[in-house]
Amino acid sequence: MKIRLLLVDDHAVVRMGVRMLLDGEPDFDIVGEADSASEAINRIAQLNPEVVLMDIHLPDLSGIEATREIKRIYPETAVIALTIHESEEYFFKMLEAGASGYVPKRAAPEELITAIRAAARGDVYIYPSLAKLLVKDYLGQQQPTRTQNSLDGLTSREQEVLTLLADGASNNEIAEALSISPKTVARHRENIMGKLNLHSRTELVKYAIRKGIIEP
Amino acid sequence: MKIRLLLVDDHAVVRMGVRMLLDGEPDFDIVGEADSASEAINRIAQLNPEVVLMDIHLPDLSGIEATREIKRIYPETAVIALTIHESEEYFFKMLEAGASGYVPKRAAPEELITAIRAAARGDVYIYPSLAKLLVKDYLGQQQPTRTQNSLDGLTSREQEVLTLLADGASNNEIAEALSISPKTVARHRENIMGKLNLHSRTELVKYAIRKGIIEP
DNA sequence: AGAGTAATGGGGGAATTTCCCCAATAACAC
DNA sequence: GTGTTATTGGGGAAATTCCCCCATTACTCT
Repeated sequence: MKIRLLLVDDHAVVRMGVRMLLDGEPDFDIVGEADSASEAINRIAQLNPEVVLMDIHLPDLSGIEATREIKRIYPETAVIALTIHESEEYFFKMLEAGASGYVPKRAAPEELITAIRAAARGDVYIYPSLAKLLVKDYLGQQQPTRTQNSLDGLTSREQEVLTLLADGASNNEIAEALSISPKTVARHRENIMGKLNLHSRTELVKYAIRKGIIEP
Repeated sequence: MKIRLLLVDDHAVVRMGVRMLLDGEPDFDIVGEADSASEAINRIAQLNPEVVLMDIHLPDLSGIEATREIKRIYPETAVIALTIHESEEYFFKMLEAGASGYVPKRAAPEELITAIRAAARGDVYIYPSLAKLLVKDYLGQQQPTRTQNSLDGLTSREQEVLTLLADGASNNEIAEALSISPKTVARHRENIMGKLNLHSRTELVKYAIRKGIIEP
């Protein structure tokens, strides 16, 4: 019984590379590819893969949003994050979205293969340098009061909005990206500003950079 | 006569992908790979490739630094930037470092192939969306006044305005601080945005931080 | 069961930003 | 001197931001 795989990455080069890397594994069957979140969700309906390899940077939704959506509709489909990002930020968000693994692109090919087999079994594979963060997080919370990533009590949705906002997106663009109303985006922004006691986009940008949420 | 290629990228996945993409081209010969700048420079000495495909993000030096070094030691070796980054910043720096081409990873495979053949002939291939920037830059300097404080031609007054703006001040506050009309501040801001090809305060903030004008 | 919080979104309005148009003055260069 | 640039500023319009108001749904905690 082969493991059916779907590759989601906006770079054709990367998709090719993954195909190449997994080519020698007789128990893998790459049934499809997608270069956007929306396409990925369509492909899952058609192809019913066991495991999805998901990039975080995608042209429409983020891979995190996409994963959340996939797990909502197809809870039995495993999603592995395969990305260049190794920040605490993305890692925890991806886990919260329901990912069954997190493998940086710089990882050795064997690690990706291990992660896929683990995900197909229903297990979770975490890249060692990030697993360390998980342990640290666990040790740091005797009372698991939700994942306070030192982000001053911002909710995960607020963090998403902040990320896009600091990246330069307008309320309307953020609304589009998250598939919610511009009014809701404005609301989230107001709440963020209230929590952080900041009063303009420029201050939010600087906050986001200080916290490592975005790169300048 | 085959074109000898060296791939430089810290992600094995990407190197594999490029190999795959170029596999069908009979006139290409991928003679080696490197996952760091220092390894790349060593490999060039051993392998003498005509064209180097260079990522910008590398573990030791940046691809820009690496390119500068390569062109210093082996001026006849062509370097093509192959990267996810599409910022004006990186693009121009890469050109100044001596690159013979600039291709984003999202480009179609044919574009990379075209770029390699061009570079091997001694020509230059520039991805269209970035070529546009080059033309704009050319049109912008009939008289190369070279007031380049590395701040892309911003005048001292514009720099003052940018500093206050990036600090979080509104047009009115800046006007107050500089004892000029808010309209003049708006005018300066417009000129700054025009020169930098940026279109919002959030982008100006990030620019200012990149340039070290303000602290995040 | 009730309190609290997270996420959603509508209405409204004042302020601000962004992008055009226009022009005058001073300084400096060729 | 004629040309270029820097700096100054006004008018206007469209879009956006920012700050209030309001509410519903859902989930968790006690």
